[in-house]
Amino acid sequence: MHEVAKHVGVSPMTVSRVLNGDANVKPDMRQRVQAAIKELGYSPNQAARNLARASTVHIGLLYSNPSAAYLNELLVGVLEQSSQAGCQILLEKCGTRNERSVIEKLLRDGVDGILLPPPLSDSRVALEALRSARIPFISIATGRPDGEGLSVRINDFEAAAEMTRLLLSLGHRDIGFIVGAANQTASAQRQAGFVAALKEAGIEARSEWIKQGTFSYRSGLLAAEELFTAAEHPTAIFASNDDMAAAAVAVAHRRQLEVPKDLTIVGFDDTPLATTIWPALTTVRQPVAAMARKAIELLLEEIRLRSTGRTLEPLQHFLNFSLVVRESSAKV
Amino acid sequence: MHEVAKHVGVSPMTVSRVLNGDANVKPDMRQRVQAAIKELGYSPNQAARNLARASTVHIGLLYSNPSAAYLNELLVGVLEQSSQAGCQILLEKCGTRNERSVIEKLLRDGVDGILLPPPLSDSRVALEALRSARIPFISIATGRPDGEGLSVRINDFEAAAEMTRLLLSLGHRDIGFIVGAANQTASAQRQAGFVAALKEAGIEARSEWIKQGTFSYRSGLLAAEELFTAAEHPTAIFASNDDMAAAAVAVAHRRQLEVPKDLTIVGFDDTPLATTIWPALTTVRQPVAAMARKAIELLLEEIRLRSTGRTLEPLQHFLNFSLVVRESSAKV
DNA sequence: TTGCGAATTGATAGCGCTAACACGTAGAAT
DNA sequence: ATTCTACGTGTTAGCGCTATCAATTCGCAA
Repeated sequence: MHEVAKHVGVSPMTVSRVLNGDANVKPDMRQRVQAAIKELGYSPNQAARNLARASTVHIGLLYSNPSAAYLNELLVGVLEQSSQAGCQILLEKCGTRNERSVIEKLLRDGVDGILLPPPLSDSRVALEALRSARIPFISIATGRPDGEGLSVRINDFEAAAEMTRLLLSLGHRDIGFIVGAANQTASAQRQAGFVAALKEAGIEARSEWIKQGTFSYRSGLLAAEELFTAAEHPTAIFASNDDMAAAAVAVAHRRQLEVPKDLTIVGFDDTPLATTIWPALTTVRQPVAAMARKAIELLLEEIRLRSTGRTLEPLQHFLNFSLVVRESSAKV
Repeated sequence: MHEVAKHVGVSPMTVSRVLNGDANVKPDMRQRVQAAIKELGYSPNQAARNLARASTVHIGLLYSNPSAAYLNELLVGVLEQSSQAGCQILLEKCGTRNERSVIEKLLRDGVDGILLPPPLSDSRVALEALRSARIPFISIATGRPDGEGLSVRINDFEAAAEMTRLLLSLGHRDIGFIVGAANQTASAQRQAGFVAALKEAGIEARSEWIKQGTFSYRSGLLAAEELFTAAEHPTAIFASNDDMAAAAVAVAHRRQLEVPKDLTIVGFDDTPLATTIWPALTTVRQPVAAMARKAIELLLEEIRLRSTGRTLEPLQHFLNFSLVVRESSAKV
């Protein structure tokens, strides 16, 4: 840092101010310092920053289900960003009954903010506990039901619509849909996107081809079976996540239907499962690692702001999804 | 720290020495300091330690395949231990062709040691690159083919034998086995354990019921199909990992065989997949998070030691596995 | 022109810990 | 008895950064 300061001909303090985005630095000074930083390839020492600030920011990551297919990629993102930002992560596993007590433990451990991946980000109990504790937190991969607070996610509605359009473009007109868990906001949004895209194409969604699931493999098995029980069955099935799509593939196989020759099946999330099974699933990819990084970034900002008495505006940060076409989809 | 020092009536330096396991501290002094540490609930400030040491230890984690089913839990363990030990983790993804260049990148980035989960820990190229770079590293979940160096793992031989004994105790005598990837040491060990346990029970393994796989779902599909092509087929299938076991379940279903009523199928690893599919797999649980923690611990020790010119003895650290009985296994 | 508050920059003092060396003190070697 | 050595402990001086306040400059109204 001193090198940079000397190079520009100012005191280290000024460099520090530039690094921390302090308001009172002349614009051209800031420019010069930043140029020098880049030129010398300087990067600040997190250990020293934390020490000087006399406190390290601790962020709690509350993860719950083993089916949190996100977890893997989420952790990659968290690990990268946290080591870069120099904050500490406290991992805490949480069941469906003990949200409150786990959150309290995290608070006792002195975390400064909390990361809330699904399905916790849809848990009223968790949300209420966090709100009443007045601790900064951010939802990942879902909006808050109340539309308040901070969240980082993709546009589930638009993603489902996009996937539906892909199915339509392959010539499918009879499309079955397996809905996600009823209590998660993403489920409703994906369903709405599906229905909207059909309508766009002048097709009315058939309610007997829309089956409720819970995001679990088991529920996918049941839903897919139902889809085949009726006299007519669809030529394509769009499941709201990969687990249920994989289950649909299993059901199809058991009924001697080839995927994708006889039946197209697509999923959502692009979890490892999508490429594990055969045929590999066409699915919607969520940039989970990037979401995690962004979430930490925003959370850190909020934590800093709170310590000065202010607070961040409610904010939904959207990242881009993408369609991943693999072997489970084909033309009619 | 000063509090602790005052409490014992010594200088902070002595406390520091106790914390760092310095050799030259009188045993009773060490005891007293440790008692005080516990009593006051003191825990050292990592930021300050790193700053004072004038360098943070950086550990590279080289992960490769998306089928590295371990990754998830591995990351949990890594995250916990690294934040506790105050070292930084550099994640680096690596294909099957570019091990060398990725390792070189890590070295350029100045990592002090490398964590090598499977299947990289069996890659001759990677091993050779690391050895010639003379950088400390540790294999996770596999021993080194050459038996040298550091590794943390379970006893694959014994685990496979245990699982086989379970199958035998359920009355199965005709057991098929799907071998893992030929180039991974764990594959051979699991197979050997299987064969040994059979022999123990006075049963000779039938070579036509031992099929080669590659740990991939796809290979499991093929292997299981072959197992059913023969005139006679086994009443139980032991796959060398969960992906292949899941594939075997799929094949069984396609042939209208109920699992576990008509056929018992068991896996290995206890990855998320084991509980995702239905029926949930009976499998061998590896304590991957604990392995990761232990690996970091050992690696850190080695890094410290190296800086003083010495080096750790070759060491294979074994952790305990356990059998997880779920729905995919039943009596004959 | 003078004065005064706001904006901008600099100087100083640690944050909590550990290297490196300094200083005893007891036992071994002479 | 004297020197030497190793051991056990204390002292000093930062590690790289930021909080805090002091110093300087600037803009602008009186």
